Amino acid sequence: MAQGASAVAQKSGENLLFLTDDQIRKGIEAMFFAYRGFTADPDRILEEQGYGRAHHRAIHFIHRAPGTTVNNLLAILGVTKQSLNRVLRSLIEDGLVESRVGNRDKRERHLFLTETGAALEQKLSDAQRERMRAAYRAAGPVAVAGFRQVLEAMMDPEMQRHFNRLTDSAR
Amino acid sequence: MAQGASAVAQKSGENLLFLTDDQIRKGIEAMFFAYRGFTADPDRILEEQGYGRAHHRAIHFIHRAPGTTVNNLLAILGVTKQSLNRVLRSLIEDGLVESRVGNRDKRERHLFLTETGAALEQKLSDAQRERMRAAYRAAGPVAVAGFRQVLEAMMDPEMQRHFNRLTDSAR
DNA sequence: ATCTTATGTCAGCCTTGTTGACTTTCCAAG
DNA sequence: CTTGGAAAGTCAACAAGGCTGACATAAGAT
Repeated sequence: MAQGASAVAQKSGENLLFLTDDQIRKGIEAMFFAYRGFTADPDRILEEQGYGRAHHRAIHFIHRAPGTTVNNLLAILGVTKQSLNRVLRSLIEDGLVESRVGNRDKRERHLFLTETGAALEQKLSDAQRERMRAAYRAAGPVAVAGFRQVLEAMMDPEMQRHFNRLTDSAR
Repeated sequence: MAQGASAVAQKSGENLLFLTDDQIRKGIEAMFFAYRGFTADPDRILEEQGYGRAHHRAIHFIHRAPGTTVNNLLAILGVTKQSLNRVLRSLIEDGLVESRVGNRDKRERHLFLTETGAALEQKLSDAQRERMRAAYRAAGPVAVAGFRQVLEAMMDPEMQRHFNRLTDSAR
């Protein structure tokens, strides 16, 4: 099983050396190390404010989809409502997020960032984007296109749906 | 600050549209969703065995660098010795990892996977590689090269050092 | 002999995930 | 109009896996 990729590479006329276990292992380790860098800068800012990564995620997606319901956010974040609720409660208490009762369906709560919340979102995403932009610039447009392709192919189908729904609604 | 990329794109003659805030945000969200997929399959296996992601990381890097010391593992994983120790202790108790006192320096402990440990490592990395290989195959070799380039550029320099040290010592 | 390093361990704390049980609100189907 | 069920919130309890601080031990280095 572990040597499956090598067998494939042998059988094919194409150059499938990029599918060897070794190449794939490098990709796995790259993901591990890169994700640490990916979260490092926001993490530092969050710590100053007494928040964690969970708060960042909530803030990010509320910013991206203002007025989203709690249920929708749950589906995107993939956590339990109890986990999300704890985070949302503190954000609402601290005046970073506003929760408005739905018009059509008054059971639903629609979530929005307040000015303060938007300011923190800005600060966090500025930090994260700066590293990302440096990486993009260093790697170049072709590499970036490949980067995105591989990441999309790596997602669970349901997450891919959420991803596309978000990017389709880009301004 | 947030509009910096747009300004850059305007100023330059090159096509720097891939550096816009919008493109970078998509990359950020792709990282988030992809990382979930990246860990999903091993997580399922680990749960069956009563382990977590921390155990997977330890097992992975002990497999990759057999005989590594605790200190080296700490540097790679970027956690405290107390955190790592808790994980290592359970792996040693369960007979997945062996800790041998160093020859040259008897303060050091060199870590190795037992047969049982290697078997779990195999199972975990098979699962993770399968998804990765599917993503690689779907995206193609050029995309994969770009994927790796961007990830490397995203790492903290120290992590990049660890990453390269590992991949240089590939068999 | 003393300093430093590598490791291990105890205690305690925090964040963030989980389950389970229960309530409130309120839309919608009967 | 009643009732079933969905959406949301809350409480309690727990676990994993981070963290700090303090301390012990062994052993290399000075």
